Order: sequence, then structure tokens, then C-alpha cells
Amino acid sequence: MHATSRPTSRDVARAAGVSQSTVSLVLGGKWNGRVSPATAASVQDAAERLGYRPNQAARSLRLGTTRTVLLMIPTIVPFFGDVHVGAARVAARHGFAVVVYPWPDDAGPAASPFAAPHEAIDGILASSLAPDVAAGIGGAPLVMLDSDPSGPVPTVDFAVADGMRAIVGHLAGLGHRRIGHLAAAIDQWTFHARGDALAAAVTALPGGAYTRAAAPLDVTASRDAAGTLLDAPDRPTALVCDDDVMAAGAYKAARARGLDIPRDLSVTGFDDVQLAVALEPELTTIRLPAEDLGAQGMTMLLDLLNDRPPPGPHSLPGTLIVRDSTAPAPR
Amino acid sequence: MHATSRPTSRDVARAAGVSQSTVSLVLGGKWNGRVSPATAASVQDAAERLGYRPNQAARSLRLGTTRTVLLMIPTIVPFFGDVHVGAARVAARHGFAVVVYPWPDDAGPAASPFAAPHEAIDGILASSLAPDVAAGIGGAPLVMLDSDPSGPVPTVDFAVADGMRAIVGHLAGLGHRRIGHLAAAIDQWTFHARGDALAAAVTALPGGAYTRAAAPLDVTASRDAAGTLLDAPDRPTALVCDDDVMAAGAYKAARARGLDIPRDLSVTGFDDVQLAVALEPELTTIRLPAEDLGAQGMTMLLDLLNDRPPPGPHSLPGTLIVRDSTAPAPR
DNA sequence: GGTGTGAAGTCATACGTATTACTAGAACGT
DNA sequence: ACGTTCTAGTAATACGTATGACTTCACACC
Repeated sequence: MHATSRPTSRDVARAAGVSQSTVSLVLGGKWNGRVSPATAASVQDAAERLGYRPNQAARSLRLGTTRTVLLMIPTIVPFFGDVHVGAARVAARHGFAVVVYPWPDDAGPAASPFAAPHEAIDGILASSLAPDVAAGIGGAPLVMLDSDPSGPVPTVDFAVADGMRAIVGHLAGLGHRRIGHLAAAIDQWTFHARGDALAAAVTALPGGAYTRAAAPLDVTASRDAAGTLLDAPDRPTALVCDDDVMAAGAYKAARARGLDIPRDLSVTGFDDVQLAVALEPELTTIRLPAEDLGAQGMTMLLDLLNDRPPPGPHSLPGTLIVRDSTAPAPR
Repeated sequence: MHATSRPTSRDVARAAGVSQSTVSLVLGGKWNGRVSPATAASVQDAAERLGYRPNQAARSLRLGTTRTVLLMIPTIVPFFGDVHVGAARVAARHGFAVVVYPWPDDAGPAASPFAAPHEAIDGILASSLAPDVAAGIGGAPLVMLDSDPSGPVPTVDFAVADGMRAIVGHLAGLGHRRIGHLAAAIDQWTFHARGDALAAAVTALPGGAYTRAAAPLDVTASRDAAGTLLDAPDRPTALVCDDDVMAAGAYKAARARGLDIPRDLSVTGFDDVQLAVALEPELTTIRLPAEDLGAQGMTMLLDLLNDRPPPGPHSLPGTLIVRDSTAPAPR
């Protein structure tokens, strides 16, 4: 067993010669006129000396709250780092901590053999979660991020459709008509929304031609999928990618075929992660306000936790960042 | 207040017409010969009907354990996704969950205005943590990952020195002698270790010349720092980068000066993240077994939690992945 | 001197669970 | 008929905290 078990508030009380209640009052800072400054000081001193830290389980049980929120994400990538920063900033202002739980996409909560940590928290901020999985969570107040806003769950997402329309507008202005879509083969709302908006915008274009190939979010697979688009007769003059990483694959496919970007082929990404400026030429893409997503989501969740009426779904606009990967269509 | 408060085990007991103890026994699965199958079934049925989930705070208080471990990381990047996968796999086998806590590098635990979540867990797996911060954690069993192994805390890290020596060996074999170091300007053990090993290995080379420039882990800053190395008289024929992201900056600096990689300049990275194959040419780098790091660390932590003697520090070897960014030195 | 009032604490309790010790009854052997 | 053993449960308790209700004492007021 452990060498020394942690001191409890009762130990502190004994050391300071007061009752446990007094310790709790002092350390809780609520001794306005109930405890004399001298006693308070001696309690604080004793607590310090013993290295007392309150037991969180007992505190949670008593208070019925953990002041902790779970941020569920599908995968650990920098994008969610920004989301976390935004959420954590808002949370901290209200005394909440944000802990991250990478949700394995292949396993639902039922698959967990253990008591899932989402039972030990006050609320959940879930990104890119399928509605049926969300339904299985049960109990904890939930706000979905970048997910299907048409469901009953409060949601904040990106205006990805607007983003795609902005890209098509940009490309159309450069004379592009045959536009290929390098689509993410991932069953998440955000990618469905991106694809639908893109297809609609392109086909609405006079003379617009939409082609499509899908791949997982992986450079090599994206390269191969992009290849099939580029090898088609009447190949597209622009490739719109669902994600910056996929654009890296498109670059590779283009180079392998001797196509110069952006002279022979324009390429666009989505998300504006660090990779976008690492690529050469630097990538035209849509910047998404990830930090705002986290902040807005947390604000909503706090509303929920305080039984304030949950606001309706909220959409955050992206920004078209024009860099060097797009140029007038070759004639 | 909330519409309906969650059902407790007592509610289930009432619904099933038994005592709370019986509910606990049945749901805990320990009713070997103590409860009749019929009663057990009716309890399970009632629990199901009411949607009962045990209160984790109460359970933790009673059992003195949360079966949850915190993985503290400096920043949310894919590398730590692999670490998490390894840790979670081992943890799950023992009924533990792993939750991620991004440690804000500017704020120690004392800076937290709220009860830090690391009080509500059984142990901590801390990556890239400065020893003094680690000391401030207090109480919870701790294993450090990829951190200074010379301290008193159990540690598992990468053999980064060996990795750097492998890179120098590779470059030396290609005829390189003037080697520039694009160093990460981050105060973490792993980067200090990389730098020290590299400097030693290069200067030990007959005719070896070591130069150095530092930058944060950022493409643009790395590009500028690489520029100062390339603009020096007698410029290096190879650039060794502390991290793959920095290599992307080196690529940009080289291109801006009309230098072809790898003909005029060899470049190497470290970590082998996705970016390494997105770059063109693909990057020669050191692959680190991130998943093993998490798995080994969790194994150690479980030893600690079970009062088994903590094994000594453990080093995991990296692997040199030779791709297309290194070639014989120009003469 | 009795009553009121404020200060400085303490007492008792509840949060929801897991588990040990106990009990009521049945079955059973002799 | 009576002790023994087994079955099927229940009662009681402890984990450590926060807090509303209560007590004790000193002092002041009339």
C-alpha cells in the first residue's frame, strides 16, 4: 500500500486544534465573519505544513459538480489544439477546466470496458461526432462542434458551405470551369457539407463540370485519388480539396505528371493548418476560426449548465486566404 | 435546476423491490452465490429501465481510485496522438482510461485558479515536462515521457542522441563535413539532448564544422533561421533540423536561394510526422516510436500504481528513414 | 437582572457508493 | 427436536467534504 495516505481536512483540523468544519470554512474562503483571523491563519499554516490537497472525489460528491468539461475529438491534430485553447480560455473564466478525450472513431462508448471518463464531468463538447454516437452518451449536457446542426443538440459549426462557395467564386473569377473535387472519405458532417456545397456551386456555374475522387486524410492516398482525376480525359484545371493534407497529395500527383502549380493546375485546401504554408507554392485555402469554435461552444455549454436557454445553432464564417496555388485557368 | 436528477442506486433498488446493497452487488457483478438469478435479472431490468449510471464521484470516494490517468502534453499535435494510442491501449487492458490535458507552457499548476484536474486522477503521464514543474505537481504518481531521465522521476524517453549520431553517420558517409544545425528554440530536454549529441558528433568528425541557428517550431521562423546558416561564408552542405516542421522552413530558405535539394543541399528532419512525406523531396528523418513511448510509460505507471518497484529509466531507439532529401555532398 | 445581539466556532448531516457483518429462513442430517 | 450449514438477502458503515443549524460566550442596553 502507499507509504503515507494523503492528509484529510480532519488531519488539518487536528493539527490546528479546530474542528473539520472550520478547516473547510477557512480553506473555502467563506469565513467572512465566522472565523477569527488568528484561527484562520493557523489553519492555513497547518494545511500548508501538511501539504493538504482536498479530495476531489469527496468534493464532487458533495457539490454535485466537477467543474470539468470534456472536449471529445476524433483525432489529435493541431486544429483541435486551437479549439481547445478557445474553450479553455472561456472555461477558465468560470472556474472550469477542459480535458481532452480522443474518441476512437471505431468504438462507441458502449465499447469501453471501463467506466468512461465522460461520467465524471459536468458537460461535453464534442467535435465531429456522429449523431447516433452523441445519442448514446446520455445524461451529460452536450454541445456539438462542427457537426450536423439540424439535430436536437445545440451546435456551433463553421459555415463550410459559404467557404466552398467562396472558393468556387475565386476559381470561377480566374476562368476555371472544370473543377475536380478531392473529397475526404470520412463520414463526418463537415465533409458531407463541404462536398454538397461544392458540387452545387460548380454545377451552377455556366459550363461548370464537377468530377470527384475520394480518399482518407492521408498524403499518399490523396495523391493516388488526385491521380485518377488528373488522368481523366478533359482533366480539371483546378482541384478543390476537402482538407489541406489532401492538397499535399494533389501537389504530388501534379508533379508526378509534370504539371506546374499554379500554371497548369490550381489547387485549394481547407482549414489553413501549418502545412498550408509549408507547401510550395503556398496553398490557397479557407481559414477556419478554430479558437472561436471552442470559445463559442464553451459559452453555449456554460449556458446549458446554468439552465439558461440554449441559443440556436451558430455558424462561424471562414475566410478565403489566397496564396500562390491558384492562378488563371490555362486556355 | 435540472429537470430530473439522475437516478441513484437507491432508486433502482426501490423500483426492483430490493435493498440498495443488492443493487450494488448485482451491478458490480459480485453476486456469485449471494443473489438469486431471478432477483438479479429484475435489478438489471430496473437499472436498464431507469437509465441508471453509477455516480463516479461517489464511486471514486468509496474506492479511492478513479481508474483514470492524465496524459499531460505541451501541445496538441499528431505525434502525441500516437503516444496516446499506445498509452490507451495498455491502460484499457487494465481498466483505465486515459484523458489528455494540454499543459499550457506559460502557466505552471499554481497558476490555475481552479482545482486542477490532475487532482481527480490516479496518476500522470507527463510529456516534455520541465523537472521543476513536475516537482510542483505533488502527490500523484508520475512518469515522465521524453524528458530528462537523470532526475528522480521514473522516465521513458527516446534515444535521441543515437538518432542524431545515426544522422551524422549517414551524412558523413555521403561526404558531408560542414553541417548546419537548425535548432528548436524550446527549453525542453529532448531538444537540448538532440543539440548536444549533434554538436558532439559533428565536431568529432575529421574536418567537421558545426554551425547553428535557432527558431521556434514554426515554418516561417525556421525559414529565416535557415537563411542565416545558408548565407554564411562557407555555407554548410547539409542542414540537420531538430524537427520535421523546421525542415519545411529549411526547404523554403533553400528554394529562395536557388539551391536544389538534395543536389546542392541535404536536409534532415526528426520525428517523421506526416509532413515528412508531404514535402518535396520527401524528407530523410528519424522515426520515433511514439506509440511505444506511450505504452511503455503507461506500463511503468501501472507498476507504480500497484506499488511494484519502478523500473529504471528506459530508452526507445529511433530509426533512420532515408528518403530523398539527402544526397552526396557537392564538391 | 433579564434580554437581545454579534462573534467565533462546533455539530450533525448528506452526497451515492461498495462492502463487511449480520439475519431470517430453509434444508438437512441424526 | 435440535444443531449445522447453506441461501438470499439486508443493515450499517465509511470514504472526505461543504454547509445549514445550533451552541457558547461576551458584551451592551434598558
